[in-house]
Amino acid sequence: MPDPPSAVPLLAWYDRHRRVLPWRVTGPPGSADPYRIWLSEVMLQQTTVATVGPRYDRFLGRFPDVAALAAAPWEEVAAEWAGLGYYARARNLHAAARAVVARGGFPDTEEGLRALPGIGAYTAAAVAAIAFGRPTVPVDGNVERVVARLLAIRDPLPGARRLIGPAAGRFMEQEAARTRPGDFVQALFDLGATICTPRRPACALCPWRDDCRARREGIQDGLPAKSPKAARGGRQGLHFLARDPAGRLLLRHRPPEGLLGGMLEIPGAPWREEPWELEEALPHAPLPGLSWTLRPGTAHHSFSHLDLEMRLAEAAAPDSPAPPGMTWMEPGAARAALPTAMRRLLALAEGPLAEGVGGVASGISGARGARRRGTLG
DNA sequence: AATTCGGGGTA
DNA sequence: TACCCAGAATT
Repeated sequence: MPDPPSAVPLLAWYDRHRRVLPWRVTGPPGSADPYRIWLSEVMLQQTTVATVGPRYDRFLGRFPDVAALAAAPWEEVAAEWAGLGYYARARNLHAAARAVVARGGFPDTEEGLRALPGIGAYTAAAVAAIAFGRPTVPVDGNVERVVARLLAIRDPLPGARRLIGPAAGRFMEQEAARTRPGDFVQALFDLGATICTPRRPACALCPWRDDCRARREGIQDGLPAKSPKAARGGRQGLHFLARDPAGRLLLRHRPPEGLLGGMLEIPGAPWREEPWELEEALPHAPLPGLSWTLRPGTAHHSFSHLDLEMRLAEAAAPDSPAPPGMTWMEPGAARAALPTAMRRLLALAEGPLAEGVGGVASGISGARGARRRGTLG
């Protein structure tokens, strides 16, 4: 494996062109607030900078430090995270905050951070480098791409990680990188995000343009190679929205683990491959004896590994206590606390009755749009 | 090593 | 559409 290029031109480029981001503080290595760095890294897991920006500020406003987060009940954390996805991140964030408070502060080493829930190899290295100035290189999607191109690694991901990781770590053998570890790793992120992009990288602007083996060989567009991934399966759901005389909605707590774990949902029949008829789904209704009316149209939502299509039945319910595991909630609070798939289902109830009005782009289809895709038989 | 976890922006 | 995003945990 050849030596990685000099850190000096990358740091010089970073000093001129770095992105201005809410969690990015300027100061000497080790001066950053580890809570803020940690929160940003967790939010940024598989989530774009543009999405995280406003949510990060909102979250910090509500939970300004690790003690405030640790003291908060789970329901408040879940509602604040709603819509961001990968809800295990919120559960682990909450648990880790309590662990940090219990031990009297953040661990300041990679190994110590790695032991906290929700902190894997990447996040431990990122917090160690950015918040504590440790000489370690976190390997995210950006770094994988930059290193694979710099060294012209043709092996497909994810297998190529066994080559990319050690190669990336060798950057910290250089004095220039060790002097500014946090800046150096963020420079790698910025290079991957703005210059060494997945498609059509702007090699002419790259501080490493003369060091890059992929560019020299003209294969930068095809790197890193990736192994083919499995196709997404389809699922069908039928959900039941009950309103009490005060207009409140009956919601159900999902199990703490698994898909949308720990979040609220509109109760319904289990998702399966075949569509549900109202009659056969009735035993899964949250309250017995109600008169359910099926709404026109469907709400659809794609998760990472499955495409979900949901229909909605509605009923007026008498004033009654919520069944175990369920809760009555005002519509506004309900919408705020629900994950996106359920917000789309809820929008089906709030939307117009007329057909063909819902937008496909928003994940809601009227009867016409659904028929066009052949989903209504 | 392969799956299971969300959701949105982009070409 | 398909791909990608400052990945982690489980099997």
